[in-house]
Amino acid sequence: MPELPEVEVVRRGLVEHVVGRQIASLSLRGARVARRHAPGPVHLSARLTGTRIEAADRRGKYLWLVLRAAGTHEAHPMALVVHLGMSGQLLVQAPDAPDQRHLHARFGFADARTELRFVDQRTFGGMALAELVPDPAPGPTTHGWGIPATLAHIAPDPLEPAFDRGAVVSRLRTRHTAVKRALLDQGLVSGIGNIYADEALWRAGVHGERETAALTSPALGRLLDAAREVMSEALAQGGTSFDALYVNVNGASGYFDRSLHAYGQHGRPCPRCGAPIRREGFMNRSSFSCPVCQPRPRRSPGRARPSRTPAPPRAR
DNA sequence: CTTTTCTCCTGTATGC
DNA sequence: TGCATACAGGAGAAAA
Repeated sequence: MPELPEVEVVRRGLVEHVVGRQIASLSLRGARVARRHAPGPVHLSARLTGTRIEAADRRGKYLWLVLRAAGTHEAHPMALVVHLGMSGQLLVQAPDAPDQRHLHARFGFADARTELRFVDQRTFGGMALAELVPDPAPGPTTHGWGIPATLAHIAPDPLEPAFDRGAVVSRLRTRHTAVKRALLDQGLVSGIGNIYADEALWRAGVHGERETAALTSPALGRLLDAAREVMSEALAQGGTSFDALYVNVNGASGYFDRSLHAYGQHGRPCPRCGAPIRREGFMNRSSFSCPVCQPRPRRSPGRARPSRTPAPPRAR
């Protein structure tokens, strides 16, 4: 379940193994992996063939390769946007390595050394071409090549300079929804998935069903800080992994799972107070929290929220 | 406009 | 053993 730290590990692997190389071929197995590429898989393969990989960049859980027609400096670069979904892997492999069971795409290179493969069991991942446009986020950016136009709705993540903590807190204050929903909204702050949302909420001592607008600005700021810290620490340890589904670009699993305090720890003692971690259903998935450190709100936001003044019947 | 629900997919685990 | 069911869950579309 790759979230920001895991995707960043993959990006670094791409920088090491494929940036600077020229794509000689792209073969796609089936149409699903390129379903977000409107012109279709044949077009995608044709456009990538002969391009040089100039860079590998990331915002939140989205990765992209900056590509340019080889041997030219005039042609404006384009981006191949890749999302790993739940189970996507990018593997650097020997060209004669046997096909993986869920192999969807294979990049061959002009140097014919190794190849890059996209393997994805649950097929929520995919790739598509996009134009690069200037980063719309104000302030400093590390995205020197620009941002794929199709990612304009994705907010900066907490680990990039363009992340504006105060602005995110202000937007959160206007939201009438559960705070965990807001953390998972990639248009507010990107990179956070179910795992790091639970870890950040545990660290901040906040129950995910608390209403976002009912939390104070300092509390929301602390929650964002907790999210940034937990993802930063995970990245330092190589990303989180629970099973063999998540593998970094070299094929080695991440190993942050031993450091989780709440997610997946149902029944185990809270590392802070010793109370057994509880598991609750929320948004059709599981949430893990400490019943003592993270007390439930009296009422959950959402449909149970007391309605504002009902619209009076319109006189006529 | 905001917020919530549905849908896509397949391997693994569990229950009867 | 076989079959049904639940679960994992990111994100965009659709609905409310």
